[in-house]
Amino acid sequence: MQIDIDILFTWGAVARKYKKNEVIFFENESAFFYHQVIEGTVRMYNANEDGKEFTQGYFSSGQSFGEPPLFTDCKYPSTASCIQDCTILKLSKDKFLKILDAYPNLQKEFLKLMCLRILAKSNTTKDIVNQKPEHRIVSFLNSVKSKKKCGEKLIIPFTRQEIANFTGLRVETVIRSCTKLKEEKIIDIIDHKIYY
Amino acid sequence: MQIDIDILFTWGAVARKYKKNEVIFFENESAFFYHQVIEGTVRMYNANEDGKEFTQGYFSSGQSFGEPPLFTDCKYPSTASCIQDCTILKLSKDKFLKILDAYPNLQKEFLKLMCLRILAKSNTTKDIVNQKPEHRIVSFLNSVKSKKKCGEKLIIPFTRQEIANFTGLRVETVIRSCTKLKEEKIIDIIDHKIYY
DNA sequence: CGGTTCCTTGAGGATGATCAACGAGGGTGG
DNA sequence: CCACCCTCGTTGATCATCCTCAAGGAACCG
Repeated sequence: MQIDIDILFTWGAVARKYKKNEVIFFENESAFFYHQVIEGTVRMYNANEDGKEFTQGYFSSGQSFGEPPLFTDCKYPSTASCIQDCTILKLSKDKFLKILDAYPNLQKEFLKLMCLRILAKSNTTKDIVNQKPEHRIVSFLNSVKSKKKCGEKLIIPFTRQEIANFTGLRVETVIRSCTKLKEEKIIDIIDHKIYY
Repeated sequence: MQIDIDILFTWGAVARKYKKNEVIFFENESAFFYHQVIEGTVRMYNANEDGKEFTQGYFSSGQSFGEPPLFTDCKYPSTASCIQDCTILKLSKDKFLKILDAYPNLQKEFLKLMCLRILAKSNTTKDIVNQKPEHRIVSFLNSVKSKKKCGEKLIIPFTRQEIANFTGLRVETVIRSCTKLKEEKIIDIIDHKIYY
């Protein structure tokens, strides 16, 4: 959970509903609002001219997203859109910054959150650059698993295409790599679903 | 400039000299110190089992590096080593955190810095995943140039190998791509040096 | 001048992308 | 209940691209 919802409402935040696939903000736009997910899941991604997409991250209930441009006056590095119908809490940039001044602990929390993002991105980049498709997929699966802190095999709630978008591979490559990973007993595939 | 050097010394920071190629900390080590470069240049990178290296960033005089693990209790995501003889200011983690409490503005500065790092890393990942070698190199050149805020053509102070390590390509690919970029008049190559 | 380090080129090969086609399952409406 | 449409998964064949390996040249420095 990021900022307490009651605090946000007190400061004038507004909950807005978005339809599935609706865009919340586009890459290269200026940032005017702090965003926090109340319900649904948001995806941040970059698309290149061929239409190939790279997913920077998913954000769901309780998580904030798109914060860095609020602190730096830069443009959004990626587009954010809803993969389901969503309810998003929006608070204007200046009020958001005032909240941070009013609650110093919150600022610390954000600092910590931004650091975690950096660490995650460092890992992602490292894995994508250095490794073979199977390694990339395993790294992705690890990052999914680490969020769930589950010791046992876990069903991976992503389609092959979604995994492809996270890892920068193509669907077919993901499928073929997963087949290999199954043969190597690293993952299970039961009824087309991936367990890791 | 990050933290004022006098403040750091007042709080017990120590300047340590490192030789060229000496490692300051290794990937996956725990973090005990805040580091700030006084002189020289530090490189953060990841190496994979084949010995191929990916450069996460360079840090030189006045810049701090390796901060995220200080705020999050995670391990270092990359190795830091000196590409020249360096003088590095070191301050223990707990004292560093106390300084931040004592100077709230500093905390804000770090928050901003971390956000800039996120934005930079988002861009890097996007470019590496989506684009052809020439695009990757141009993105890299742009990032170099943006730091120098220079409108005119600028000499790029990196070897082909260094560019390869930043972009995740191989030296030969960098060389061949640069030849093409020269033909397309995007860069100049004079006396083996790249101008952009 | 000998030893580095860096740059360059060519040939060949591996690998992931691309293209095309099909199958399986789930939901919807007639 | 069946026909249809989606979305998702799967497979094979072919292709383009970048990597690999090997060799040699240029620049720099003590």
